[in-house]
Amino acid sequence: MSRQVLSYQVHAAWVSFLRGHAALTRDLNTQLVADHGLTMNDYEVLLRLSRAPDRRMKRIELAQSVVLTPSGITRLLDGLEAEGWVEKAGCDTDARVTYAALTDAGRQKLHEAASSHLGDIDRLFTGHFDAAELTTLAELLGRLDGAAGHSDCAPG
Amino acid sequence: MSRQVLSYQVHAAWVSFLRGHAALTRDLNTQLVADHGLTMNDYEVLLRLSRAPDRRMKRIELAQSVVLTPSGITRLLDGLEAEGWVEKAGCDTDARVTYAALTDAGRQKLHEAASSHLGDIDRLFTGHFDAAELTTLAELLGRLDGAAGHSDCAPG
DNA sequence: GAGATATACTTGTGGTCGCAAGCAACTGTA
DNA sequence: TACAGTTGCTTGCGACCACAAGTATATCTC
Repeated sequence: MSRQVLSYQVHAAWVSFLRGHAALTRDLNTQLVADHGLTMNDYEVLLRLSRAPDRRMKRIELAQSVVLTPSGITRLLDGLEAEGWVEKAGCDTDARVTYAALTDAGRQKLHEAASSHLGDIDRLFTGHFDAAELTTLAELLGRLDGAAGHSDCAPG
Repeated sequence: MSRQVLSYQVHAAWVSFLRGHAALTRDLNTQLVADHGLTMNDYEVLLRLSRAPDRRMKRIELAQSVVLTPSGITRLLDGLEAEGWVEKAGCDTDARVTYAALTDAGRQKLHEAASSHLGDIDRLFTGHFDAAELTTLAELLGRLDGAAGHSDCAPG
């Protein structure tokens, strides 16, 4: 069967994936922390919240959307809350759930960070790929995601 | 200019990249640790060494090849040395450099871990991509690498 | 050959995050 | 209502890794 035939290609792709991620991530994260005091995950969380209805999400859905564990999200949000960029909000119909809500200060922070961070990302990618390749890449990599996740207060 | 046009695609690709990496890495790493007590980086280091001439590399070249800092490699190799899978070796012509050399036990350990780990990788990829797509993916992602790095004792 | 600079490596410190365990609240069954 | 199981969230702990600083060796310049 084709399992063994694929293996070599799979592994080559995987190693490139790992290396590329490590290199890009380190650069981008360093830059973002230096320029704005935000982790890449901080940034992504602010971004998700800014796009969510009412700019708020259940913590657990937030965790899934950025691929963190529940404990990871707690710690991350601790930081954002301490800075006043995010605040907690309860859920009327289910006392277990807590929403993370983007504050105005958080929106502004995101806005400040966005252009330079997007510029950094752009700079690292643009040299390597043209528009068609980027589309291909986005499509292929998109299949690795699992969760999209909506955000509603419905209990369950 | 095209900068702004690309930005959206770039960011979409980048986010998929981040999510995909986080999801795959967490799974594969958990599996590898559970099955063999090896980190993914441990595994990659053993693999690099096994392919290097004389099965040894300068620590610094090793660090570059797996995208770790010098301190990261020191700590990682500490662990592998403690297990007896890797040992240090001096360099005749440059007293600053230390080689990391794969031991026989290390070769064997790598061998043991290889098939199940490759199987894990394969399983996570094969469902998402066909052979042609894997080739495309490997080619595109390969451009993100920077270092290949040879390994010789020449000072400088 | 003396001093400045660069390179290879290690160690102290701190940040991020996963896992395991725990608590509180919800749901389902009887 | 009572009890078991599930779900959302937090906390203790440990692993991994980057940065900064320090040591030892090598190279370059005069």
